[in-house]
Amino acid sequence: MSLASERAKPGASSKPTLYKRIRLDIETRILTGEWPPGHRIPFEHQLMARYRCSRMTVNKALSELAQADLIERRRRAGSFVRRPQHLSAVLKIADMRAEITALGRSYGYQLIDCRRRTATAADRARLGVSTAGKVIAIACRHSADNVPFAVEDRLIDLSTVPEAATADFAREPPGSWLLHHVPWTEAEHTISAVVADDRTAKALGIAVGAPCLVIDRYTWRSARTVTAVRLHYPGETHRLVARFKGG
Amino acid sequence: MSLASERAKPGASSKPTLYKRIRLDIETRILTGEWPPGHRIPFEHQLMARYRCSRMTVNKALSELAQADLIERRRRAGSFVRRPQHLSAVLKIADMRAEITALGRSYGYQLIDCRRRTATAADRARLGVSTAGKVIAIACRHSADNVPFAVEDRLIDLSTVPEAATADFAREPPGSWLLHHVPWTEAEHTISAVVADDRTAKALGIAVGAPCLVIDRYTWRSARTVTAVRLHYPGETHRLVARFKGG
DNA sequence: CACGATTATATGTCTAGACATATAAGTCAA
DNA sequence: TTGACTTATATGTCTAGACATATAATCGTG
Repeated sequence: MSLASERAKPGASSKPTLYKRIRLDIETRILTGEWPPGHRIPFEHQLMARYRCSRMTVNKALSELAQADLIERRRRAGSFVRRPQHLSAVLKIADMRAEITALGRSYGYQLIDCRRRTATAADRARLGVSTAGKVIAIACRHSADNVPFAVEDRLIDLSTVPEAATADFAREPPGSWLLHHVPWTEAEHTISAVVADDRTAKALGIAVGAPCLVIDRYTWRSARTVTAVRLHYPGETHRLVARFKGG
Repeated sequence: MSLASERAKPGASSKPTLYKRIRLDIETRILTGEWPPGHRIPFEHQLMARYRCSRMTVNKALSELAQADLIERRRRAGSFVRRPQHLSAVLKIADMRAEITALGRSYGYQLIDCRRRTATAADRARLGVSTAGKVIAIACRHSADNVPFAVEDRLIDLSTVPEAATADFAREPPGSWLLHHVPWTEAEHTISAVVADDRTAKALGIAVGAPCLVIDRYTWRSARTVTAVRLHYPGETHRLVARFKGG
């Protein structure tokens, strides 16, 4: 078989494209430990020869591996397998309805309290803003199969999201509304554990002193605060699962 | 100024390269909401004209945006702004020493118990394996500035990581050792809240009944279980922070 | 030996083409 | 109207070059 016929031919018998094959080959060597951290990956021109392709093709494969933090590329020196620095887990927090229906349970929602007001000093501190604009303060509860699932305590900055003034939070949970109306977000989550106080225990239908998982989420839209929300979950029954992956 | 002189010139006055500028331009339009979810991004040949560059250059910019899930690309149809599906937070769990020293505190480590044994039924259930190989069971404590920071209860499957038999876990925490000796991992984290029982309270120096954040982590290496670990943090003082990003 | 200048080289970016391929849209017959 | 066929088109991948740029290595010099 000639070199020419052995080569590329994108959609012949090999399903994946060439650059994907190169990427997978290298990835596999790294993941199996055949190429340990610090190992120098063959130079681009060596890979060109091995796979009989142009430099752009191997470059694309290597660039993607670098983007995924699997390798590090240094000019003049070459590309090297990175040592895993930390386990990073991706915590996917869908909106509450999606989270509950994904568990195969029926979703229930109750608005406990919703008021519109000029931001108090406490509100401003919580939202991290200095000017006293209007805010919406919401307390509500999510349930799964009619059992309390989480209580939510939220503040929305109306100067960032004026449209929220017209939303009907008795019908639609504020989390869902925001997810579908605020085009993009940056967020910070803080997870901690507390014991249920009187008010929380009552809302969740658990004993005072029972453990609760607390998630505080702050959401921004290009440097403007959108919302601050605190969620209380019954700690012994609820679990946050973060799957995947070494890096 | 002629078209030619206006063009590219990679390292002239513009610091970022052209494809990065294109990517940033589009990203900005999406993040500010100027191009809302569903909006069709100009076709590649239109972007070629706008930026006076070759198709490969705009393709690289668009490919990266697609990889980041900011846009969706469909053959024949074009590229479209994706609607945010869920908030996903990246939880970076470095090894304990790195986590504590990053806070500017001094790291301390004490091995409480370490024993090698043939896997019991409970061990096998916890590791999710069926055969009864050897395991190492470790209990230890991490402290920051001499204050208990977390207690760790770990099982290592020696049939997956035989090298662990020779590690000195009195000197090096098992998490660090594994991170540096097991080339790659997949993991699942489960986060929950409990109240401290007698043993945990004593180890952490907190009151019985105080809230604790619990992280269970299962780690695999290409379908083989590596380790199962349960970490207890004092819940009122410790916080897990997950930063970033809409998607 | 220490240190600054020079050189070689691997990666970073880019071009102007090419063909492959999925699919939206149009065409035509039943 | 509907379903099957054809066509146009935007993206997906690839090539064989090019110049830019950071930097490891080398070489000279004090």
